[in-house]
Order: sequence, then structure tokens, then C-alpha cells
Amino acid sequence: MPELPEVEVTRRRIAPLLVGRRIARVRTTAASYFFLSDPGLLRRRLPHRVVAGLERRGKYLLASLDDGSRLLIHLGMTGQLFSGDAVSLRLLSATARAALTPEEQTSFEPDIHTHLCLHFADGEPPVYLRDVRKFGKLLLLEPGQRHARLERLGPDALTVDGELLFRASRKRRTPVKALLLDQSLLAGVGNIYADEALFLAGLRPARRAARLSRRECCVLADGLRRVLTRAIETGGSSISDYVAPDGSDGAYQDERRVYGRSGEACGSCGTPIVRRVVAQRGTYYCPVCQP
DNA sequence: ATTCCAACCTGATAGC
DNA sequence: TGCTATCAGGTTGGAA
Repeated sequence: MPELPEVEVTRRRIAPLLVGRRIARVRTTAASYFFLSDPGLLRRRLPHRVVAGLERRGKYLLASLDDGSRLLIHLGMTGQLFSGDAVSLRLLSATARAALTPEEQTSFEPDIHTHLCLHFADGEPPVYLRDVRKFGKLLLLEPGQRHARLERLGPDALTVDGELLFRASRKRRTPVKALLLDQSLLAGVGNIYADEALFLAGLRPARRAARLSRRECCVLADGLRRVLTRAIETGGSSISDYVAPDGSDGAYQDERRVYGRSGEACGSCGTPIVRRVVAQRGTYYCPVCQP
């Protein structure tokens, strides 16, 4: 689900519910693929801590606590970080949805996929972290502790410039789309925004990276910054699971040019959008506008 | 060093 | 109705 824009919108909207609050009670699910730290450790260590700040690195969120430790969060494909006040059908499975009448859908109750519940001392709504597929990650970093996953990240994709792409793409036979998805080169781009940026740049996703000119790299960097900035402005893309922390949907899915639109007419030339597998990912492009 | 591919999970949907 | 196959906003580790 969440790429840089969704994670950034989540950060901005959850921060007021998190920062400055003292954690009182913590609930977790059992140890699983989701937890990089033992959930028992989280239940022992988080109570009494005050959240000091919340920053984003690529698709990661990093919450600093008042004892110098940090909580590292990745939302994977289906991760959702939201307020106990949030109401959204996206927080319910289809079966759970069917079992409820509309008037019963007025609040969220933690289910088996809700891996972390933070309750606060001031009685404000709790904050929940839910992840159906468990591709997300949760890890407590001790004060000063470094983490390989963070250190491997390249510069934030919002700051990308054409020169970076040009230098990194020399001698790479790989499709340009694979470069964009490489978090060690550029942090934050995922499958949706890679395809959207390539459309804006008029570049075929399978194009060999090394064959891009400096000029094309600059146009691509431009497209990336434009699409990411616009997606943040519109609250991200709510295509299947993503909800903002208040339960509201993003709106960028309505501005998508190519992602998920195979068979539909290209907005620029009318040619049907094509789906192919590139860089092992479902990839959408206009065969005419992206020669 | 780079590229590829399977694996990690669960659920929704399309087709028979 | 039910079964099977395919697909999904991601990342990792190890093989080629």
C-alpha cells in the first residue's frame, strides 16, 4: 500500500495524536513475522514513555521516545496507522463488514490484525497499528542503536535530481523502473509512483537504465518530484487498504494516469493502457506516449 | 557487482 | 456453493 506520499500523509496526521503524549497501556498480538522486536519487550518498555517526535525516512516512520529509544515502523503492503476515532470500511475485512449494520460501523475495535495498540495517559483516543499481511515491520531501537535497513536507504525521493539518476544509471542494464524501486538509490518510490513518474517523463518502464540521456534523467526526476508532491497534497492513493490516520481516503487514485488502468484510454492520446511485468512487478504504461 | 527469483502473509476476485 | 488460480502500494536473502 504505502509509498512515500502515504507514509508522509500518515506522519503529518498521526503526529498530533502521538507527539507529546505519554503512553499508558500497550497491547500487541503474539510474536510473528511482523515483529522484529519481541512484542513482550514492547509491552514492557513502551508504557510511561512520552513520544518526542515522529520523522519519515523513505517509507519508514521513526518515533523517538523520551528515553532516547526509537520505534521503527514500516507499513509494508497493508499496514495502517490510525486513530481509535477513525471510521473506515477499509479497516474491516469483507466478512466483518457484512456482519455489521451501518450504524454499528461507528467505531473501530481492534481485531486479530491489529498488532499494536497504544493507549495514552491523558485519555485521548488510542493509536492503532494494523497490518493484515504482516509485511510491515515494527522494531524498538535502543538509544544510539543503528539499523542496517535505515543505513542502506538512499536520499529521500522528494529531493531527487536528474544528476543522481544519471550517475546511478550508467552501466546498468536493468530497466529504469527497477532503478526507481531501488531504495538504496532513492528512498520512497514504490510501484504506483514509479509508473506514474515514468508516464509523466514519457519513458518506457522497460527502457535500459544505461541508455537514458542526461536530459531524460532530468525529466524523470522532475516527474518524480511532481507526482510525489501532488500525491501528498491530495492525501495519497486509497486503492485498496490505505486510509489516513483519521479514517479518510486519499484522492490521488483519481489522478492516476496509468497505474491499474490497463485497457482504459490514455488521457493524452487515447491509446489503451498496457500492463506488462517489468522488474518483477505489474507495470502500466501508454505504448504511444512512452516510446 | 548486478540481476533475478522465491519467500514472507492474508484476502479479494475472477473463472470454472 | 465451492474450488483453484491469480493478483496485490514491499523487502529480503541467496542463487545465478
